[in-house]
Amino acid sequence: MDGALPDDPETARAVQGRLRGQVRLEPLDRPVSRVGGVDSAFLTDRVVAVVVVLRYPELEVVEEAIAALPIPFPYVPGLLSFREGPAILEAFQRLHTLPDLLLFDGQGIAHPRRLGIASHMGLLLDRPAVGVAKSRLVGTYDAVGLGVEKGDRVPLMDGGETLGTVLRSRRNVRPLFVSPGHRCNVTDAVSWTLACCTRYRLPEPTRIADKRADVHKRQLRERTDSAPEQEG
DNA sequence: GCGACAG
DNA sequence: ATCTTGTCGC
Repeated sequence: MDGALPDDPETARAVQGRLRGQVRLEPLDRPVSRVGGVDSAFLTDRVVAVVVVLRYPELEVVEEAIAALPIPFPYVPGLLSFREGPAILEAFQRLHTLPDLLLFDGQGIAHPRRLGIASHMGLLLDRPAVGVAKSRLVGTYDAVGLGVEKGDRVPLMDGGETLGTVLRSRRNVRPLFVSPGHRCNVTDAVSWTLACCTRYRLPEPTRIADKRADVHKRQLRERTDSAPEQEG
């Protein structure tokens, strides 16, 4: 079934064109007691996806799920979800409780076809999702208008369209590129990202997921290195 | 044709 | 993203 995660660039762009119309930009429709963080790490031939669930507002980890699959797609700017998506969805399938809100390491609608990984995954999982990227993929903004204090922000635009917000999550750090993924709007995307930022540049859900993905990646690398030789 | 380009 | 130890700075 599906067809939502093909393995070739042409079909992938066609899928994005078909799914973009289903993304809903609206205020969060539920109270948030659990926030999820998603990120991936790569080995030579495998993608390791991690989903961590944090209780809010404590921001303490209450659950974690991981999945490692063969890398299904090359890295192509604009098609990241087809590379990390399969492993991410598998990890979610192993999760016991779906969080109220999901934070992804990447763009939401701040994407060429308005379907970054946060929008794509949020749509397939039918959950509110936010894209929290460390750098820009598309869009323009006034760097001069961005202050250096935590909370300072400037809109990320593309023509007359607002894609998201360039946000300073901590004092004196490079800004984050926050954009709504699905079932969320720019205002809530920014306020929830800030609500999850404690003492680092990245919000806790995404920061912890990144750290956990790295740990699992190293463990898998060891298992592989110590595995018995196998002839074909 | 020449740059830009999430992770 | 990944290859990599210590090190300079707030």
